[in-house]
Order: sequence, then structure tokens, then C-alpha cells
Amino acid sequence: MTKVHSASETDEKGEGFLKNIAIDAVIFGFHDDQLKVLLIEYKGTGLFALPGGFIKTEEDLNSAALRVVSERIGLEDIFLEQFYVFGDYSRYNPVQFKIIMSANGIVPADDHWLLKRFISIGYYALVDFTRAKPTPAAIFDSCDWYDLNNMPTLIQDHTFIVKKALNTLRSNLDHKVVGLNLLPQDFTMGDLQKLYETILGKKLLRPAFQRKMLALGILERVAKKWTGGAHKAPYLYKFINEIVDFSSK
Amino acid sequence: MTKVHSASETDEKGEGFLKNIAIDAVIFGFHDDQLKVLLIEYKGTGLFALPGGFIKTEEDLNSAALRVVSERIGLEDIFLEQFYVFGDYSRYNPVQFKIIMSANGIVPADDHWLLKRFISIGYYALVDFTRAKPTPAAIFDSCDWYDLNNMPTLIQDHTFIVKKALNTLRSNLDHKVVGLNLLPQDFTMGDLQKLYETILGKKLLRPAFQRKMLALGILERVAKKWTGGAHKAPYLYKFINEIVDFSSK
DNA sequence: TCAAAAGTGTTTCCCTTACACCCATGA
DNA sequence: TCATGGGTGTAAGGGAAACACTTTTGA
Repeated sequence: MTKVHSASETDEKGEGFLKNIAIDAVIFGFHDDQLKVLLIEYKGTGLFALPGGFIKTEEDLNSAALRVVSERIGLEDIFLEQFYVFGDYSRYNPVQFKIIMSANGIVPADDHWLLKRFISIGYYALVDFTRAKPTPAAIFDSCDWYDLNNMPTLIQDHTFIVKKALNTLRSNLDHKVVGLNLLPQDFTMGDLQKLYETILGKKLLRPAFQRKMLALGILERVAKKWTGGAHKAPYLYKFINEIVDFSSK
Repeated sequence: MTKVHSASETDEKGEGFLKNIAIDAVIFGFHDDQLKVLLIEYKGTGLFALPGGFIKTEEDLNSAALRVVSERIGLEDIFLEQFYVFGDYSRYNPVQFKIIMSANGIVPADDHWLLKRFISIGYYALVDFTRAKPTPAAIFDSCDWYDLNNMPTLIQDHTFIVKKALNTLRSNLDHKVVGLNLLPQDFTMGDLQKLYETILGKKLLRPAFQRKMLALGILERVAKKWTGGAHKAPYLYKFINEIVDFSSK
């Protein structure tokens, strides 16, 4: 990059980024027995959306996704995976983007790169709610967690993207160790079960669940116990490191 | 499209197509107890590659993929599915594309759209080998089936893409009805088993396989039998229509 | 001592595995 | 009649489902 452009000219053309491709991230967290999704609100518009971004000219796709997610939650060690590419022409709706840009004092030319059609690569991320620090960008009014079943209306097809991400998460439950990424370091078997029940949206049998999880051989008892209610103190568990994906099973 | 451009100017800019995005298709067939992949050879270069293409400005992504595949094999009813997006910067290698274009008498400018970096959306397709008609485009020397374990060297990361597609196919074997798409209308249980064994790369137990397949409830016996070797005549089966994906199981 | 939650034991059932046995066919 | 491949029977094993029981804790 030796050529120098004025800021506006660069902005208009979107230099430094790949054209027509966007990343949208569904960032899941777990708190208060609820699955949460991180949503952002574009400044002065009341428009809610998934965190997203673009790919730099010399950046790996997966690195771009990691950058997009970590900029929002301030963590680097994140479970992150592609799950679908959304590319229907009917997604294309430049009007909303004009509104968003107008609210930021930009009146874009009709051929502004952000008003072009985008194919969006969907990623889903699993993060430890207790460590995540939702961080808005300058053009956001907010960046916060929302209950999965109590989300505001989202722009474009973002509600559908969340739905599809949840389906992916559900069907991956048996193959990926989601607990490792959605729970804090130490947790009880009850915490883990509640997580699974919340994701699946149904009750599970306690004895069967306990045995199944222990049989995986990836849980370690942290000899410590817990102080709580009027009942037996549960063990705290943590995940044995290293193995994360054992879909070959 | 009211504006008229000279052919070369349009070609240079790639108008009518989305920038930086390509589709690569791994088309699987099954014949002679072998898994086959459709490969194309760029004219006058000896360079082999997966069939691929680009997305038209107003075309759905999945429609573009279907177009790319059906242009090569002359079928419309095709099982087709996204499986991964290949977006590492290290994929970028404009030299090979220069060679391909040169061999077709085109000397591209350095900023020709085809010499830009592309993110490639990987699709895999399952087709009935007996009905497929491999059809080269004008810029191909050939378009033919190759044994999966006897492929020529492919350009870029296309060999890796095939590998990843095969892994996806394997892990989907239990969830998707691949036989429906890779076999002719009628087939014997032995045919179906050989298909599974070829995909998985290992032998399966005959009685168990038979029962498992029948238990799915998606096979129908075509009362007809078969004339062949010195043994009991096997039943011919066909798939009961409608249900194709029952991953909810 | 009692309720609530955690942990473990036990039985049943079903699916898979593994192998055995019969059937049909042409050389 | 015999080899070959196709179809079914059946017993053993492993894991999940369902339920019972014990343990621990604070009120």
C-alpha cells in the first residue's frame, strides 16, 4: 500500500477489504440458565444486528472471523466455527445500510461499496459469559447479551441466521465439547446438565446424564466442594485440556 | 444492464459477477465399486481442477452452485450441499490463472478481476453416474471422472478441498441418504453395501448392514428379481421418495 | 428430622455385533 | 452336488432408559 487516498475516497471504494463478502457471528453465552446471544445496535437507528465485519485484503477468512468476535467480547481463546453461507439475492436490502450510514453522518453515493450485495459467511462462537466483556464499536449504541428467546427484531435475515446457528449447535452437541467453551473453568454437574437442557430445550434424566458425561473421560473432579443450599455439596468439575473435538468417535 | 461495454472491458472488470467469491464443486459419482470425482482440465495447460464458477449479480448462491454443477453433468435433480468455505490468504496464487488465460489467448492486465484473491465456497454433489453426462466448457480440454484415489495433481488447494468433502460425506453417511443420489433407480442390497464400504474405506458386516438399511424404512422392494451368477437372485430395491434428510433422528 | 439436591446401584430393554443357518442358482 | 452369493435366525454384549436407594447439608 504505497498509494495514498483521501479518507472518503477509500471509504467509498472499500479498499483494504474484499468485496461482496461479509462475516456474521452468532456469539453464544450461557448465564442464569439462559442461552444468550450478543447483539449490537447501530447508533441512532434502533436497528439491532449480529456482530459482523469484513475480510482484509491479506487476511485469512478464519482470522477475520476471530477478529470480529474478539473485538466484541475482549477474549482471544474462543471456540469459533463456520456453519453456513447465506447467499440468497433476497437478502440484499441496501435501504437499511443507508439508514445506518446516515445516522452516522455519512451520505453514501449509490455505488458505495457497503450498499452492494453481500454474501455472508455465518460463524458461531461459544464463549465464557463470566469472562466476556461486551464492547461496542464507535458506530454502535450498544453491544449486549440478549436471551435467545427474547431477542429484538434484527435487520436483514439475522434472526434466521441465529436460528440456523442454534440448530447447528444442537446437532453438534454430541460431537463437540460445548461445555468447555460455554462454562467457567469450574462447574457442577448440575450446571453442565442445565446447559445441555437449555440448548436442547428439553429435560434430561439426571443419572443418565451424569454417567454419560463421566464416561467421556474428559471431566476431572476438582476435589474441592461447594457451599450452598440445604443439600449435599456437589463436586466441582473441570475439563481435562487438549481434546476438544472427538467427532471421530 | 442498459450500459454497453466492449467485451474486453467487461471481461477485465468481471461485471455481472460478484467479486472475490468463487464456487468450487466436488461432484461425486459411484461406478465399478469406485468413488469418482469429476475434474476438468484447462485447455492447453495440463492443469487439472475442480469444476467451479462465479455468482451472478442477482443470482442466489445455491442457484449458482446448481448451475455450475448441472452445466458439467447435464442433470438438474442433484443433491448439493455447502460444506466449507476456503478462505486462507495462502490460497491466493494468480500465476496459475495467468497461465490458464494465456493458453486461451488472453493476456490479462495485472488488475484483471480473475487475478484477484478469491474466497471459495465449497459444495459437494452426489450424482447418478449412469445418468451423468460430463460436459466440458469451451476453455477445457477435458471434463471427466477420476477415481478418488487416483487423481492427478490439482491446482491451488483443490486436492485438500476434495479431502474435506470426502470427510463431510463420511460423517454425513448416517444422517443423509447418500444412496438415493449416488445409485441408479434400482439397485441390490449388495450395491448399496459396496457404496457404503467404498465411502467409508472399510468392510461392513452383511447381515447387520441389511437390517440397518431396512430398519430405516426408506427402502422398497421392487418385486422384480435379477438374472446373474450362480447364486440366489437378489431383490432389487428402490428408495421410497420424499424423505431425504432425517438427521433429526 | 425433614426436605432438597447430589451421587450411585440396579434392572430392563433395545440395538449392535457376531456367527450360524437356510435358500436359490448355474456350472 | 457344490460353490457362491443372498436372505434370515439367534445368542451375546454394551449402552441407554427408568427407577430406586443412599448421602449430605441447612433449616
